[in-house]
Amino acid sequence: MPAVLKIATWNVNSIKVRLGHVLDYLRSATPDVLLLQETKVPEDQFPRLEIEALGYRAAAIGQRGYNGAAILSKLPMSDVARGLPGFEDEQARYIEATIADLRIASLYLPNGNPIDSDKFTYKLDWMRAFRNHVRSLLALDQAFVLGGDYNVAPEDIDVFDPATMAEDAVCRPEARALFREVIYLGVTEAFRTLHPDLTQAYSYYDYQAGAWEKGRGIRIDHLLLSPTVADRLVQVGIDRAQRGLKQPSDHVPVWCELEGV
DNA sequence: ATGGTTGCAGCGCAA
Repeated sequence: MPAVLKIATWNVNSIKVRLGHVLDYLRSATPDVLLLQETKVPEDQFPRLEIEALGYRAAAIGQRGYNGAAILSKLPMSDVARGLPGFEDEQARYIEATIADLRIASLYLPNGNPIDSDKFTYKLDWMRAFRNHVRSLLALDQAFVLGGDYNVAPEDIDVFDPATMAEDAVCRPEARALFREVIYLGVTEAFRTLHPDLTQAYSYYDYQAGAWEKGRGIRIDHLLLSPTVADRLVQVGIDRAQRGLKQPSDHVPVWCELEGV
């Protein structure tokens, strides 16, 4: 067991296209656990051999073309559960496993745009089910790290231009309120807790209109920690350099380090 | 700029 456990989350926007970057990241950043989203492949097409060759185990949920999530871990994984508990979901958006003493999830929360469509309703339904599941984990005194693409920018500080994004599903008050409901249960969002006033700290830059070059990003990828895990939080970062590589994902990795886990 | 880009699938849709 390492003295410090490093857990990263990264929406890769296709594991097939991004496999080279993911393998490079495992070698250079050496997270103990890497949570992936938008893998866009069925479970049986997940490239586990290349990942296992670097000393990681892999558990995945997926579907053809869209969605998909995975957990990569240097440490043994047990009790893998696919799908958000208590929510009938045709889409592959949630996977959870036990690593050491932690319940760890990789989740891809629905985007919800446009907000006048049933996609937004689906997003809010998904968030209510997620909140209920977090409540259950807390009731069990289960230590956890729930990481992924939440598709919620919690506050205006997390958005390059709040006015431009006001009608976007990631900024809507209904989505922000449900995100806060999770926080108010007693959950800690790692990045903002250690960097309360840091601006220009984004995890996503649109491919369109030169968003990366103009610094027009949003912070929607998060690591949520249960109370005893939050007590062990020592460092958090966003690996923005990944966005400047050739053929990048539109998201970059967000990571945290936990001591004494 | 009622645009712009990427990935997938397959000649539109999701992000």
